[in-house]
Amino acid sequence: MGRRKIEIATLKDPNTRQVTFSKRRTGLFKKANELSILCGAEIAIVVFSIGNKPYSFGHPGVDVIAAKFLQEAANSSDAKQIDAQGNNPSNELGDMNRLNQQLSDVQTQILEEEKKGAEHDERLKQHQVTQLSQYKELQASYLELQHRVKDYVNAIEVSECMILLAQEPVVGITKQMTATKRRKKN
Amino acid sequence: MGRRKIEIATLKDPNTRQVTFSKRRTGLFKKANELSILCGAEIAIVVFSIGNKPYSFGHPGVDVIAAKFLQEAANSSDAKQIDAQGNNPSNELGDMNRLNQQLSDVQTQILEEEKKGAEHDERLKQHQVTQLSQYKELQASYLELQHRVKDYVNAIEVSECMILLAQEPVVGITKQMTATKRRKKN
DNA sequence: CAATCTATTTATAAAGC
DNA sequence: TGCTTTATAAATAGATT
Repeated sequence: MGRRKIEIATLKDPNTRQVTFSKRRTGLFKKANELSILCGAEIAIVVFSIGNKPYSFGHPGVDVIAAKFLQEAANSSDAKQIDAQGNNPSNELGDMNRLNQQLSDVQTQILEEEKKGAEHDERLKQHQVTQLSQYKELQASYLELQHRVKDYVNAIEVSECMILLAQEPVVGITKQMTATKRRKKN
Repeated sequence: MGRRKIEIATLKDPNTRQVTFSKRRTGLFKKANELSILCGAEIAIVVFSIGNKPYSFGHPGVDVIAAKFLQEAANSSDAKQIDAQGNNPSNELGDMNRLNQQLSDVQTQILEEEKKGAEHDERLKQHQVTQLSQYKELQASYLELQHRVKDYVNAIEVSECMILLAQEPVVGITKQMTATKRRKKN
């Protein structure tokens, strides 16, 4: 899709790789967004750069999707090992749910932080008109911080989804892409 | 990208929507695969169709990611015992608890920073004249926050790996495009 | 439905700012 | 690192089987 065709193999030049990473990541998220809108689908994506920097995309939001999956996992978990009380002996799901709950709380915290940040913003503007540019820098790093935390939280949630997906053969996990033609089993 | 340009709005015709969903989902996963290979990135995607059927993509496999994070865990020497093979004596609950603990810590950090932010806010009000120095202090504080949260977030990342490791015996999530063979480890 | 087949639209590789 | 621009490679909408 460019001046030249490129091989789908790891880009050796760090610079080229970085540029490509940015462009394609953006493109991927755009595609994901279009897919979610066009087809009413819910999508969560987490990407770790080669430097382990996380980037995430979610519609309506990774947390929502994670919660949704957890619920489904809980329902279909009957197929697994559950005792008479309806509890999972190994309590994995319980832990997962608790974990998810905490993640939710953390996100709430983050949102509150955002509000605080906004208020902060107001006051600072009133008193530091002169330091506007510097302030903006501060705000940017602050937002970046929050964004980073959010990305990590999202990464954890997607991981949960993936893990549960792997554990629950409930529905098919997509595998095939180009040439592979594996028939669905189970 | 087709015979005609289409609006990015929910497709009302169920049939068209279904077809588009399949095509674009495939395309999205293909793009994700290319991105991961070209840029050495790790990607996880979870998609729920309008009918709530889950589809996922992950590259590379969970085991690979887990191994990678495990190394980082070893460095941060998190008091976790790992044998020569890189395996740990099955204590999923321990991992869960640790993760919960880490998350709890992050929450605490966030709350603390919230207080700090409020404090700074106060000071700025009281000492409007010394805005610049106050500002710099605030900025330093935020940078510190950034670093601290980053450290905690790294801790979470490691914990996440632990969970993945614990789940490992289950199944690999990835069935990446090219039909890679998943090696079985007891 | 799922696979094929084009006409077109998009994404993007390269190069320059 | 982030935009632009431009030539090309890819993706895909719509139709067909």
